[in-house]
Amino acid sequence: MGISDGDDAEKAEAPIRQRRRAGEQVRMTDVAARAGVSVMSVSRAIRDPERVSPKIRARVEKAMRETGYVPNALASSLASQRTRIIAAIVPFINASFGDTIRGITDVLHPSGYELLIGETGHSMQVEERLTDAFLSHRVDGLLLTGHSHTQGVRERLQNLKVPVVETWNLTERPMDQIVGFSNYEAARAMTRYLIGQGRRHIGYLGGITKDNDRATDRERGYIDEMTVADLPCDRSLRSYRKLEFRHGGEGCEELLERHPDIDAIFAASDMLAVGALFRCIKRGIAVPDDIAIAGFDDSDISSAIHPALTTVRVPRYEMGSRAAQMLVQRLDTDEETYGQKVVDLGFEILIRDST
Amino acid sequence: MGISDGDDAEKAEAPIRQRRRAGEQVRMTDVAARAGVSVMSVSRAIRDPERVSPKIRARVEKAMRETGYVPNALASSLASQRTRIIAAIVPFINASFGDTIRGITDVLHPSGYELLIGETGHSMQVEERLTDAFLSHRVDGLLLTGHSHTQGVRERLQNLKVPVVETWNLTERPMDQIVGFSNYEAARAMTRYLIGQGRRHIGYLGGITKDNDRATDRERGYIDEMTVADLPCDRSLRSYRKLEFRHGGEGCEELLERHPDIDAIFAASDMLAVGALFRCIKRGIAVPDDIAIAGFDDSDISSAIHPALTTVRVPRYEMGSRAAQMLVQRLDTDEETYGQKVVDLGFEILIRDST
DNA sequence: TTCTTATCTGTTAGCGATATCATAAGGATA
DNA sequence: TATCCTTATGATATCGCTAACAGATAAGAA
Repeated sequence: MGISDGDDAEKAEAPIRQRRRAGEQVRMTDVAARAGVSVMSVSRAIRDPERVSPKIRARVEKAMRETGYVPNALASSLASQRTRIIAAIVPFINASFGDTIRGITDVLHPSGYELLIGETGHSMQVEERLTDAFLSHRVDGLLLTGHSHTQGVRERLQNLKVPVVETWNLTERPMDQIVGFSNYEAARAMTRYLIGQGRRHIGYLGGITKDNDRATDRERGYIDEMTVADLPCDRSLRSYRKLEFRHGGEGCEELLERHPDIDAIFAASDMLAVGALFRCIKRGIAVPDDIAIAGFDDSDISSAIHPALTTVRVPRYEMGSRAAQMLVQRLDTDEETYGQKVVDLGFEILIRDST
Repeated sequence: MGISDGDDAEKAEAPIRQRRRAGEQVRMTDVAARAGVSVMSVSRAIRDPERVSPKIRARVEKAMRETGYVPNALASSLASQRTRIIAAIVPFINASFGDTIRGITDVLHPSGYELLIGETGHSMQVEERLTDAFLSHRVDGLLLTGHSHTQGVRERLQNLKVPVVETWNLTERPMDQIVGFSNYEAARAMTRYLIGQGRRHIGYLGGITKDNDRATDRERGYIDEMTVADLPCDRSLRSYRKLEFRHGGEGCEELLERHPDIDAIFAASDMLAVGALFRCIKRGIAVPDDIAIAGFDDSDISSAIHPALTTVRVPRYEMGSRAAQMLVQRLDTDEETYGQKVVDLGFEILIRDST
């Protein structure tokens, strides 16, 4: 302090750069100063309380309370090279994927991970945009819906070596890991059941198959099973709709118009099935006597309506929780050894009153 | 080790600190080197391409492609003191809030913001946990559902001066800004309509009111209007349920058992209303002749069922988009002047066949 | 008592970007 | 041609935290 000209010279050479206002933000340094310890002690007291003496821990906790300190996760992540954030990309935010998301968070939160959710609206292009955004934020892992993705997505995920778990379907060759059920087998099983019930003119009411491997596989399942049974399943017996109630009604009309002699409708979603069922009732068509109706998903509503809907139960919640478990396990253990690449959670045909 | 003392000396004087592996991550510096420009030029070429010459821009773009560079949003946020992330906290991830979330992202994404979603399961405690987590991540703004929050949440948001927009309800004294509709007035209006139709024994089927100001206000609306009309609305006429179809059926049974002479049911959610309606049909009670049923929310299903449900249309999507707009406007303009504190988007009574 | 060994705490150098200031390069004007 | 602007580019100091190492302190062994 007392070295006169030396000080001046220093000042002249080191212009004090006033950076942005820095807000009133309390930093870890402030907490450390107040507690009379080093920043590392504060850091440790927060992340791993066991590693500091009770005395220091108490002083740090007091200082944090007094200053109203809010840790900065950005700085922490940048320094530690992990964000403890997982991103999930779903086609739609609705009750179905809501269950899956709940499964995910129920596992993630207790493990100290946060979830970032992206909605694609069933567009692979959007999925790619979201993936880029999430990778920019350096998420520790990624949960995708389905196994069909753009080449860009595949490349980037492969290059960056981010752990990925795909869900809601199965494939022999996942990008990394996959947990779900076979949409193809489920659709075949339901079709087989309908045929077994004596139905011969089975119409198919499916989702839009573009950029949607689940919808595609369900349709394939229907077609293959019908073909094996030597029953008709040409294009005119199939209608594709967005998964909303009213489109179920419209699709039902379309099928009935083209094939008045239809004796069953297999809808690849409960939404569509319920829409179709209501339409039949309104038109005085007896369900299941005249037409049997089967759905897919076991939505909440399917058991509430009358007649209760025959459908496929899928492990919505479990796909989320299991996928999250797999991710967390890999992230929280050093070893690169992880379990199965493909986890089949199965499905169940629920026979109720509509068939 | 057998290495001469010369080596040892070097080691002693220049302890090469090998930091964590640093991965194969491509940094901006690498892109700059490859393009033969400074990092700042790369930074500018990415964020504000107009500010660099076409020549540099081209070289940077080429270098980015060749290296497969993925910008690090963490570092960017730490340096710039903004994350371009908005957090939304909703009670439940379902179709209703899905619409609101869609409204939010439709505004946020084009403006270059990302959305972080948190689900409370209707618990203020969880809301507080989520808020803390989001603040740690230094979100630029917060969207909350409803206006009732813990003291802790209020304090932290106030202290950190994070822009907040509450949604899905109204209040004279929002924490910051609020956009929605009056759940109270909507419930009163529907009750008034039912009374106007000649109904006198109106049961109420509502959501759990704990930690839920929307549910509370809807119930208040029903009670106040009934009281004004001098009609009974004591506790025995009200049933509280989780918002799922089957609980609608159960609630309906409960009310019928306690009051067999009931001539209308006002459900504070379409889920409950539909559940109740199905139960009535199953029991051979004519709707609306014996019992009128009204819902709330105008869910997709309400117009698909038969008889179509009378309900309250609420601006689900608009609440999201408008709230996001308000936030973005404040964040993207320097001025601290922002519009109204309270934005009423209104509601609409939709009269259909169930009343 | 002295020397190890184990446990705590502190110091320092990044993490990968951006803000700020400084400098260089053109263009217009005189 | 010289001078003043404007515009484009570069150098460097942070942003707030943690990893890695170093030093200090306590406990146990000889």
